[in-house]
Amino acid sequence: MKLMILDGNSIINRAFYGIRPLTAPDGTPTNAVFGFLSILQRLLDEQKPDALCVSFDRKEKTFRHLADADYKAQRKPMPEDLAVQMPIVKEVLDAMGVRRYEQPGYEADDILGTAAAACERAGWDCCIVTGDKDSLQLVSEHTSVCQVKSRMGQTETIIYTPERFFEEYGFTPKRMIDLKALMGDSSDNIPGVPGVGEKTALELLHRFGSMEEVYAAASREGDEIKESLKKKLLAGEESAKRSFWLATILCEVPMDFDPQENRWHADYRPELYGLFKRLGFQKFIEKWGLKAAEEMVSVQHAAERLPRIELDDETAEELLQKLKEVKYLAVYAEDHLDAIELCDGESVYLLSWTGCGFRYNELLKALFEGGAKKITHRLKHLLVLLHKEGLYAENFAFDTELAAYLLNATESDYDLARISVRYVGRELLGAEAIWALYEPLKNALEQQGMTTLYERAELPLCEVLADMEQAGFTVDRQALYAFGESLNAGIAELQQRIWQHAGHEFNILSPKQLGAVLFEELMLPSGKKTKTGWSTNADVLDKLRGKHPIVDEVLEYRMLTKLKSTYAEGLLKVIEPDGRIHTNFQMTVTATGRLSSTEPNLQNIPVRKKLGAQIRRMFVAAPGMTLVDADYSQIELRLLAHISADKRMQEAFISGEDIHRVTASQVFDTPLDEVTVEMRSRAKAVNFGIVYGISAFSLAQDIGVWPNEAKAYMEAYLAKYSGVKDYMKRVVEQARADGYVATLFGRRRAMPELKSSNFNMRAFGERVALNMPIQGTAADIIKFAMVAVHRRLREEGLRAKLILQVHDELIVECPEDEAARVSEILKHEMEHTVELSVPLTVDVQRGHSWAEAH
DNA sequence: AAACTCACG
DNA sequence: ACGTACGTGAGTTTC
Repeated sequence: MKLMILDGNSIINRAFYGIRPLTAPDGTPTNAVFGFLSILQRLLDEQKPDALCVSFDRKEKTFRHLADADYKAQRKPMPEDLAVQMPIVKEVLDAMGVRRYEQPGYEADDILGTAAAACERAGWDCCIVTGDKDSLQLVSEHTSVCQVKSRMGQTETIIYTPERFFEEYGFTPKRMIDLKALMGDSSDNIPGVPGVGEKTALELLHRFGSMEEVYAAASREGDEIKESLKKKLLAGEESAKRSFWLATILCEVPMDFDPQENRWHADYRPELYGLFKRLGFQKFIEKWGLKAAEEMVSVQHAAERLPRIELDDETAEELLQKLKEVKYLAVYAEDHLDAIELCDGESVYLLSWTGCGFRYNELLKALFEGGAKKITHRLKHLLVLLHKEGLYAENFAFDTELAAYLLNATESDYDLARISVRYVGRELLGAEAIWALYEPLKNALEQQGMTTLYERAELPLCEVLADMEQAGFTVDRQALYAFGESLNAGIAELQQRIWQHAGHEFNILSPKQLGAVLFEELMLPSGKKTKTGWSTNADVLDKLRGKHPIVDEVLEYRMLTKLKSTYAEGLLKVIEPDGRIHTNFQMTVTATGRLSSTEPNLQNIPVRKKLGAQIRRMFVAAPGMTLVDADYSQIELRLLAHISADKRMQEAFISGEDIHRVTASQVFDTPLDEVTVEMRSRAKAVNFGIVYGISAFSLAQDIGVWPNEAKAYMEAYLAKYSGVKDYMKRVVEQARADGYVATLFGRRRAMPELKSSNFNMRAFGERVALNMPIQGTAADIIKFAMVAVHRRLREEGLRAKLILQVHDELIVECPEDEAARVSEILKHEMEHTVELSVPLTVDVQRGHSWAEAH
């Protein structure tokens, strides 16, 4: 039998500081509650305890506080945003049927200790979950401590058993008390021995075994301990004794604790559903299958819902006549067109193949051609479905998914049910939800100044992307297959060579096994980075180059296997019968406004290395056609020049100079024609770094110089481009004040991170605030350009088709004789769709394959 | 499912 | 003192 007991305050604290700010629909902060539940969920899965409970501190003065005036006197008050979440966590636990323990007058640790002791007496195992190190002293044969850490918004857990503890500390858990007594703990106001820190305390304990022995040695004659240290120890002896007492966890809190009474299994009370709805914890509702409650809520809302009318071929025809007169109509389809729902605000109509039989397609056609303005959810998807049926529809006025995305680009999805709760206040489904969402979403867009972006970029782009997806990109199947096969020999040979160097066979693609070979068996300089082991990524291996031939072989092996599995094999799998690859462009995924490409991702086809770039030779034009490729030259830096209004940088672009060379000349204070290749390459790294909000440390890492040198580069850069410096300051301040950042065209990204009390979170927020307006504006611009190019190609009656977008690059496939015209159109529309204070220049090339055209 | 690695702009 | 660049998607291993 096993009991799991959580240190409530400690876990909630970790969650609060470790997870980016989240809020419920009503604005209540929820990140700590969410984090607490995520951790709990994970531990329940991992540990599968038979009993569960949570302990809490009470605010009142503790027993020890009364006895010891200084104790914990200096603790800072809890931030307001955290304080309001404490009662919510308790409410959630009650609804989950989890027992809580709050013993006034005692520390959470003492309750944990008492519970652990009670478990041992009852013959149970106990797992203590906490974020602090304090309870490590409780680790024993039957009591483990699970320490929760948060790194970069991710939580990880370490389970301390006596063995695990000894491995890390080199003494038994009980000696943790001795350690704290010697070194002290400022967060708990344990003074320790003045002048003794962690290092000294650890060394003393390793040598003498316990604090008692340390003091015995300190009072002996001889030079076992250095004179100066002896002095400190003896002077701090009283303090050490008091600290020992303070650091000892009490295991005899007067409370009845019987592990049996905490037996628990997932059996949630109905109020949990309502509670989670209120908090916006959709994920947990789904994961914990709170379905029964959901049905109850549906019943409750049924009365408010519009009547549903199922149509047959006769009634459908009548209805369509009537609907021709309405101004707006909500249209909803699932993943197929076998059935669609319509809503005119009075009723919901269900039009289906089963209801209408052979007339169904005809009715669909009548519905989509002309008539009312259609409001949809996932318009691009609907258009793809329609195209497949040979239906070309028009008159789409609004899309709820796109609108919800613009209003908050960082959600994981834009379910109708979810956004209707948020913007309508009721959970609605299908066409009824779409109908109800139209007004509130439209108003919100207008109010946030995004109507133009919405109407001129996002909405028309649906049609463009649907066409692009349908068009696809021809891939030379034979050549791709042959390329994949040609990699085999190299892979096999490298594998043999690597195994030979290691002295045995192992899985080279397993970071764990590779790490063991490199750093334990071959004793290469220990790769510094570690999370769950050694890091073996390309950056780390790159630094080991030349130390052992295996390093280059591993890098090469990784490169070849990547090409083989992800690109050769991966792409072969998705070539459709028409010989083409049809990617899926996602419009509502990125936080910055970029598109993303999936199944397959055609936005990460290799190009940087020679061998990888061969893949692009297999992406070809269809017979009789050719490819025209147009890409923006340094669009992000040009946007930085425009947005920051830095005169010097603007002039560099206006004069048409090579920006990296100009930057090098500025940073290194060197005449333009004396800039070396090395200087230019470093300046280039600085330029990119600035766009990402880099630190000197990372820049140094990137270009391989010492951090002070990198710092000097950045300072020189910001001194010369002082407009950029001002911009960086301004944009972060503005973002903090507004709670969001925005592109030139009004696309927003909410920035709750800037208000975080976690340093890393805040620093991340600042980098995002710097980068998003630049990356996002580039995304806006190419979207405008795509809509314009698509329209021009169509208006001029060309057979040319846009087939791919890769962030700053567009690819058109066209008959050979259209290539010149298409090049002009691409260049003109991309360069002049928007006019800025610096020119946007576009390089256009053509070729039979993507490799040739780029 | 999460962690790791690596491909792209 | 922190911990170290923005934005993505996919394949493999491991738990």
